[in-house]
Amino acid sequence: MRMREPTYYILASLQDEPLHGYAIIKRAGELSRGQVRLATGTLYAALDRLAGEQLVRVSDEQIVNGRARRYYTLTEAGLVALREEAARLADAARIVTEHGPKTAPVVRPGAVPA
Amino acid sequence: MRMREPTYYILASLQDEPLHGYAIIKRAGELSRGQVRLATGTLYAALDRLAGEQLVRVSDEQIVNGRARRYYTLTEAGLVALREEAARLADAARIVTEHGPKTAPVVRPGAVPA
DNA sequence: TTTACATACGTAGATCATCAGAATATCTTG
DNA sequence: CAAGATATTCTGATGATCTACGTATGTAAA
Repeated sequence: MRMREPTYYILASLQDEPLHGYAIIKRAGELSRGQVRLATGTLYAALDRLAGEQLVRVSDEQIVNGRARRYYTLTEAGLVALREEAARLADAARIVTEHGPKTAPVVRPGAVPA
Repeated sequence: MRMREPTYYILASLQDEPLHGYAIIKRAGELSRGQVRLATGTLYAALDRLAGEQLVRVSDEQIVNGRARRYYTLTEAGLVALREEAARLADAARIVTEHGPKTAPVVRPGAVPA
């Protein structure tokens, strides 16, 4: 997890298609089933940072109602970083989810759960 | 990921048995196959914090060579928090690892790229 | 029609976990 | 005997995130 949760979800939100900031917030909410609520302060700061790191790129910039609307695209490097992070997360999850209790409380077939 | 990587690995290190600080550093290294190197500053600060949050507890305190050696145990609450976090990590990983390529940008055979 | 919410971007200030590194001290290994 | 492992503690810095604003328009409800 060199990457923090908000950053990870920002990149994950861009897997399918370029999105603008506000759409990323909504997409992250969907992807996490409401768990992740990106604060705008977090989002725009992160997008600037990620653009600097070349993990995302501004793919389009429109002017809507006199205001910029920037679409962000995941770069190749961004996709690689995202997948590496996903692998790290899966590894981290596994050491707990696949943790065998040290002295096997063997559940025999047909056993009734407590 | 309300929990950061070092914190997660600290709790995960205590799944099997109580360990003292330095042993946690080594165990986290093992569990992550060398990926996670806990800095001592991170570790001891985190242990204090986690003890305050009742996710770990000092289970034994020895004096070895005139220096305290404290063994930390995962509490029930700590185990619950660890497993919840593992589930979150697994969910997060899944949205990337099980990501189907977006609805077929169908390139017909012989099509000329834009 | 006024209220309120959704859309949309941006900034400022604060928090806090983490990182880097040093200090201290003993024991073991080359 | 020097180096590295063992073991804890503290200090200072970094930096991603959070809270909370500010701006502006469109739209649906009261």
